Amino acid sequence: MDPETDLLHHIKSFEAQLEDYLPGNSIDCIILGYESQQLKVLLLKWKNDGVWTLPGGFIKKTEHLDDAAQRVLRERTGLSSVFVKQFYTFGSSVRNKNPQISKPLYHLKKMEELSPNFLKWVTDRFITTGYFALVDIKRIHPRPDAFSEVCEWKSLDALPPLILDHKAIITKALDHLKTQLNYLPIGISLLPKKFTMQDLRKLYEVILGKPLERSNFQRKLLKLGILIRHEKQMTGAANKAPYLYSFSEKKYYELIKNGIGFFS
Amino acid sequence: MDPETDLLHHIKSFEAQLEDYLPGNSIDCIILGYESQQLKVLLLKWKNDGVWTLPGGFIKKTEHLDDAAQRVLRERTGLSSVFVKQFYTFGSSVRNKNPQISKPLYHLKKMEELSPNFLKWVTDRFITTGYFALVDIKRIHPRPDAFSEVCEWKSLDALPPLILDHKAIITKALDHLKTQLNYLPIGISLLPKKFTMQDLRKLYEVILGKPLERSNFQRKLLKLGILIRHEKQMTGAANKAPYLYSFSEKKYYELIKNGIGFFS
DNA sequence: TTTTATTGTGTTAATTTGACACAAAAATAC
DNA sequence: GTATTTTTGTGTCAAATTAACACAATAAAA
Repeated sequence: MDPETDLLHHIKSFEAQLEDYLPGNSIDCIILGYESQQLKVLLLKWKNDGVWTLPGGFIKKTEHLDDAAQRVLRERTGLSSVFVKQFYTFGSSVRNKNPQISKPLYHLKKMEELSPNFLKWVTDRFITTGYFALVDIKRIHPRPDAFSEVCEWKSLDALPPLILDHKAIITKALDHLKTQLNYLPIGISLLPKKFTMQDLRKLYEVILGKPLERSNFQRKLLKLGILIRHEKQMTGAANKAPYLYSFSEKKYYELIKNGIGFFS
Repeated sequence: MDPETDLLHHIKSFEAQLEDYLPGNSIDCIILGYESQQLKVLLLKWKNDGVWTLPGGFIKKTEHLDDAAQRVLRERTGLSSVFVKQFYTFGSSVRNKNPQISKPLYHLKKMEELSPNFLKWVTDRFITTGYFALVDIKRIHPRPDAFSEVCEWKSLDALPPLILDHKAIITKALDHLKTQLNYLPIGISLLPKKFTMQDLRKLYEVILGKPLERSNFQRKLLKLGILIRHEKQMTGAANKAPYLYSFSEKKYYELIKNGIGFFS
């Protein structure tokens, strides 16, 4: 099926199901990953218009808000056992009045032709609840949805233009990440199973936005008793090879339950 | 006007305005105060039925979620300049199926008679966003709303039966209070203008649920540089009189912006 | 005047933090 | 093979913080 037909099909199909969804409410997912010493967020690019959005969705009338978020996450990443957490609900009455969606976007024009009903439903005021997820980029295979042509990781340092208040939503998610640092499974969610002490330190440096003293970091982390030391990793570089580590899941989750009380 | 007529009047009047409100969304306020070494929450008791609820309300179509919370807060407490913060959105699809509201409550029976339309609107699934407020009990004069006969402070240690999931909402608010302790204006919001060091310490002991060493607490707090020392308070008790303190507002808010990094 | 309870400040050992030192190790250059 | 480069793992140590207890000062009652 060509993309155009596919889109039209989806508009029609969603319109038929409109009765099954709660009007005026949505969820948006801030799916965060870490790669090349950068935090990245998974974004969708809308067909034809080239504007970017957060992966989001509507809520079925019989569905828990959390389940809607899990559904969207599964649809975009294929993963069902990842860390997800609600962080804020965006309740401005003019969220939908942002110029960037008032532009005659392709989707909306198509909707207007095919289903004014659906258009109204979609462009009305929405209260959206933000969920953020922490995932290991290596484990997932991003998939665009019916309205998008691309689904890919974007560095937080260089975000493309986003519709509505999605930029602000991402900012709020990052605030939450920083203030909740000691209570979130940062390392275990964002890093691969095995990693070096440098990997772990760099990750925290990126999140905190400041350098951390190498030797003290190492000692502190080891003292927490959540790391398991494995074989050395021969990097191929002209220097001493670092050990690989993994987390002891049980001890890790016990620790963050009460807050690591460590990073600040 | 007698209470019955008043209630009927309000049902009718609200029905007429139904169009102005967002269906399916509400806000609930957890208004916390501190008195007699206890944390207390402001609750409403419904007319005739005696069930208790959190003060909450609906959202006008042109109103920001935050403004709806401020409105409810002002209506119940008369205060408009208090600390309020959104903390969580409760999105279960069966929140409204709790047995305690399925009982043929007086309000609902009246609504059924007067306005089946309104009844459906009210008993449908609702997504509610919780806000919590921290107030000085001495400064406020609780006012019941049209559906309630009582509005009063209840100790968190002895909550009456609450409708729906309101008990769970309070629990979640307290979780938030504990984990965000270092970022919230606890002392300045909950205590009167002037207080003793013991008052302040007891407050934190109640919230943390554990004793804090007296002399170390005093030294630490003074070292933060947010307290202003005033005259002594002659308590009338047979012992040395404690100093009274107040907060330097400017320094206080500067400090909690980055987290006191103190209480754990 | 003595007693009692609580306050403000002192003291000290234990622990944590931050900054830097240095030998060991893996690969490269010669 | 030997010297060189770079990063790692651990060592050291002064400064700061924390936790626990000591004690004189003081307001009111006995």
